[in-house]
Amino acid sequence: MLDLGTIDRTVDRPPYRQIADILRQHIERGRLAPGEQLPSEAAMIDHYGVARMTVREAIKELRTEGLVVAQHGKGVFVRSAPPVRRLASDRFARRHRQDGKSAFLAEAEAAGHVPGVDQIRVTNEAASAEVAERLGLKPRERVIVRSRRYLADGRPVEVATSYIPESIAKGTAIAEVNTGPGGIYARIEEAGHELARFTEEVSARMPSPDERKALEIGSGSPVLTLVRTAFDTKGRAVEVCDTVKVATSFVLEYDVPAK
Amino acid sequence: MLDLGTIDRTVDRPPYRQIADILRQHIERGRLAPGEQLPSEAAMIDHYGVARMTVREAIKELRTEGLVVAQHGKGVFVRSAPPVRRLASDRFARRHRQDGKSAFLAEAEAAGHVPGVDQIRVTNEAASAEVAERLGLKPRERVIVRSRRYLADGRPVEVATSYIPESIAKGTAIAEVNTGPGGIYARIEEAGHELARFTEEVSARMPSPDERKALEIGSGSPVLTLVRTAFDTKGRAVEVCDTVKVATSFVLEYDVPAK
DNA sequence: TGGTTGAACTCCTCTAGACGACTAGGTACG
DNA sequence: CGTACCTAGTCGTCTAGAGGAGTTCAACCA
Repeated sequence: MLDLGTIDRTVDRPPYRQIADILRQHIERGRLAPGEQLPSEAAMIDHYGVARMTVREAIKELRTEGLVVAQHGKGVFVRSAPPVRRLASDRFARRHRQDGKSAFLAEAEAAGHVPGVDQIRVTNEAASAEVAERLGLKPRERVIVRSRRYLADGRPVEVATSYIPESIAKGTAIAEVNTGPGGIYARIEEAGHELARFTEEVSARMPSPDERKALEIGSGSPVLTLVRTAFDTKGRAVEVCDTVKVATSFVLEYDVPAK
Repeated sequence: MLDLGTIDRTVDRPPYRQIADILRQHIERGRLAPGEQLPSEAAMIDHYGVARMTVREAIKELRTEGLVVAQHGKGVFVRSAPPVRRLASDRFARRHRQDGKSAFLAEAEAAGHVPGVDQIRVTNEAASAEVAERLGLKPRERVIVRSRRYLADGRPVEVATSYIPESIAKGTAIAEVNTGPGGIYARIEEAGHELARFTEEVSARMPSPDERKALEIGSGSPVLTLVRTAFDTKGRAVEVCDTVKVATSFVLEYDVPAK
């Protein structure tokens, strides 16, 4: 049985924080394992002799830290760590495309996950100021916008939106829902734009409500944002891809020369 | 005057969420500017005709989203976006060291910030399993551990801990609090280890209570974690640096060849 | 002038209780 | 046997109120 300890009313730290501290320790030290259920609110009310809201404040703290998730009608459970996936910086290298797989598919399969893609939407829009800037286009020039959601083992792990200049996509399968073997990078190269390099801009923040829904995460989980720009051998930007990933599911690896 | 709207008791969405939605919109559309004060709890209680806890739930929601910060005795304010700093992947290139500045100092000054370092602690410890693994050491071999906190314009922005094999640091200023011009990388190269490349592993998560305190952020702000390993021209790992950054203050830039 | 006090305002924490909604398991009925 | 219902247990939301503590500023006093 779990040792819930006691709270000390004389000390400076408020009771709800003390309770959160106790539970947090149990989780961090593994005495409350991932997936395991926390004591119910009622049990903690009895044990600590506090009001309902006090216990709920403690649980809320752990929820915003992303340590636990509450399930209405069932209980509060220690978050089960999703599989962490390491993304190497060469994941877009041409050799990974040669057997006809897109980067995500190849990488996820190699890591032993069942990959999936859904919610694919393809539109033709006027470029926003930021996208035009990154692609070196005139404002309002038209771009193909491809957005989709990626799944690993059936769980959503990232949503991504790509922007490709219409001038490059014209006459290719890029504007189709199904882009064919090797994905859009294969099509871009077939269109005569040999890929030379990418730049990636990485940041992190809390998700918007829309992103929370798409990624099926609670408000305590941050997201990694990654904006990748692909350049061809002539130095022209041929694609911008804006990706939002569930932060706890990824480690991004980069190799940097010291020069 | 701000239009606080009204809540609709007949609709499915609970009042505290409706209030949060209204405030969130005001913030996102700029009608509540960064640094501006939200209506007080009492004002919102009157306006919406709800109980205290309902208003507080709404504010709590915005706090965990990192949109606002509460100041005891003063009010709740829209979070003023901290200056975002872009870190280029070549920030450790040798040329940035040649005028005797460490990477952080040079980069922050170039970006127009007043850099600072404090809480420097230097110890000599047995390597943990993970550090030994990364440095290619035998378990329990000794390493110099350097931890410090970096400030920009007086505000803490990152904490970092470096691990250098004692065999490399011996006889250098690396084990001193003041490492001299160019920082530890200059000392490592002087010791005969010319730096060839780095690997960086980037991830994001919510901060621990300790990190929250050191970085002076609330529980709604995620952190970026960056583990950098430096290799010399012989392929030997000469340093591991574990960095925790305030996520909203940074954009990391990487350049990736397509190969 | 300069320091202190006090009031008014802010958010922080806690109490005690109510009703609602979701889940799971047992039971009674068809 | 299978379905429908009931019930106990869970978390979700709201109310109404209390005392505490940090901040600000004006009024007061020495």
